[in-house]
Amino acid sequence: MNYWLMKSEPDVFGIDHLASRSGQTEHWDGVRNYQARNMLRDQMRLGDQVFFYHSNCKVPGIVGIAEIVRAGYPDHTAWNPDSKYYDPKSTAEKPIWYMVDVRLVRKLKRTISLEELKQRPELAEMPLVRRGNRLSVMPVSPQEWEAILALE
DNA sequence: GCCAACGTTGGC
DNA sequence: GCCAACGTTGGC
Repeated sequence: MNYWLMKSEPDVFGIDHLASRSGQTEHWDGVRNYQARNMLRDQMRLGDQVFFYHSNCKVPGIVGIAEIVRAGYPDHTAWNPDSKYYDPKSTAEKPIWYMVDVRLVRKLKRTISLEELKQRPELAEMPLVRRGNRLSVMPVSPQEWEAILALE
């Protein structure tokens, strides 16, 4: 099993949106970065665990845990001209972009803030805390996963 | 709202 | 293939 961290803006799609979805499950669409795409498409497996991270908000940080319930498949929002994620270069025959389905496992008891994560020496290698990082999907090592959960 | 950092685009 | 211009991300 792998561990991941996925960023989302709470104003757009936050942990409470996921919680209110049918089956507390939703597709993770709109990833339009090749490095992140490769992870969605090639590496995420059923049952992988995900930290749900809120970005671009008052207190950025990890707010919950989700689980991959469907491995990578083509992101159909790329084919919809009305979608803000529309990409005419992607077709059903040759999809460029991929998504996964995630189900909420639980919300954390509290937000583990980015500020707090930055203070932990054992988390210093995470792309998340490194300057200028913009990856919206990133791997988390088992050690980092445990260290973060211990902060809760 | 600002702006640094980064990825992508496109002219050459 | 280089690289300047541009758009986006996301912390602050």
